[in-house]
Amino acid sequence: MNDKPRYHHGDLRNALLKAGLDILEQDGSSALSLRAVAARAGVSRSAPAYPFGNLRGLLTALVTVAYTRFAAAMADERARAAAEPIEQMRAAGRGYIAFARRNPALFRLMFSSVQIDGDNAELRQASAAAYQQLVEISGPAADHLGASSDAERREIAILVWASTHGYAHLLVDGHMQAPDGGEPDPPPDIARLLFGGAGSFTKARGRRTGRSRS
Amino acid sequence: MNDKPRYHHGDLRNALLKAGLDILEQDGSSALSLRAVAARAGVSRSAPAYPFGNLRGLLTALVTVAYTRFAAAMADERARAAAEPIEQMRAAGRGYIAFARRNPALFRLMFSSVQIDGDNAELRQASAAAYQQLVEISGPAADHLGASSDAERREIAILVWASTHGYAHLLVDGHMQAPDGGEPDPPPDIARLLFGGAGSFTKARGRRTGRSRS
DNA sequence: CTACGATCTTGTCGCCGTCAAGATTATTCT
DNA sequence: AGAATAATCTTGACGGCGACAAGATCGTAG
Repeated sequence: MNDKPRYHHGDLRNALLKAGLDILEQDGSSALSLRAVAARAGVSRSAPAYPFGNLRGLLTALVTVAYTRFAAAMADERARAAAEPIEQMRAAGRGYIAFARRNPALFRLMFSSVQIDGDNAELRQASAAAYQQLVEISGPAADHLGASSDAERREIAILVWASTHGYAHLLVDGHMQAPDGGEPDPPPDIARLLFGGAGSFTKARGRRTGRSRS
Repeated sequence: MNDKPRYHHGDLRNALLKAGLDILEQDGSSALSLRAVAARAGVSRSAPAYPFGNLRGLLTALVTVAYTRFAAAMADERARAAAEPIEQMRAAGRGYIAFARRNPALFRLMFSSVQIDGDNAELRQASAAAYQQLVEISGPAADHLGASSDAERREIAILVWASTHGYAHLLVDGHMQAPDGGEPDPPPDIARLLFGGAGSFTKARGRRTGRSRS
């Protein structure tokens, strides 16, 4: 830790990214500015322009970091879950939502498309790596749920992705909170709803009663 | 149309709201500012402070307008659909997504929670009116899909809401586009996936092959 | 017709992003 | 080694922004 303020910082880019993530976490996105990031990193006010070009570049880089953490959150949950496709899908969903809850400002920034350069190469790579997990998981899970064509697999994948994303978004924006401020509703268990299992409404519809067994 | 610029505008609030909606539609949210709205309405730069207080107040009022249009979009589709619960649910989903596609900037603003005053009374009323439609629809639809308890009804309602919202969000943010820029994937048909029907994968799982047949 | 309150404007301030120019340090070339 | 050159960061300056205070104009009640 050589904190001596020298003219040449040496690791300016990482220092600014860390400052940005700290500001997002502590003070929220409204406090995130090039100047604030620079001040927090202890450099001059327009130092961020050098590695990032402009605000858009900084935000894009922050989102790139976010996607790798996002992928790690899903991978963590998956590693702690059973190997069956359904359990892997549930675990990825838990990771998805856990990341959003732990990093609400960062999560929102990831999907604030206007401010981000979606064509950035590193961002595309990071986000592709994250969504690759969903692709890997949803295929076998869809098969387990009875899909029998690529179109069906794709439709189920979109359902899983959209509902998880939508739930996380609504949760982070406070739309999932009961008016009395209690615990929010849990995310819907798509596997159980689609497949049927103990406690689901399968019986009422005369389906087979195979258990999905969380 | 009396366009005479007088000192007292007379309908400043509505003029500013209209200007704000126009700017959002034509130039996007990055061009939306108190000063830009004022200029577009032909009034002095800090005139918006009078009816709205501050930027937050203006955005909250815009989102309130958006919610009433949002509710109207869902009601429109519902009015043109059959009365059965499943078709009503599908129609509301179409309206939800159609509104998002037609008003992407406004849709994003509706869910940019940081900038909006969620406690505002008029906003709460407008958003409650919109979501009331989802509540009305999802209960009977869930029953049709076989739900047999309030918990199941609630879970299905959340699934429908979250997946529709997530799909609309991903669509608006460009995450639903194929890399080749073709048509995006259509939203998943939850009713068919949950219930089974012609063209679904019911048979592959040995379910009964009854069509949902709205 | 006058006094008062409602409605809008102007003046000012600090923060912001961005660009241009300069200062400082590292690296390469001879 | 020493000089030229490139890389890296700072300082200066500008216009746009939101916010606040003070002022100007207008409707209206008495």
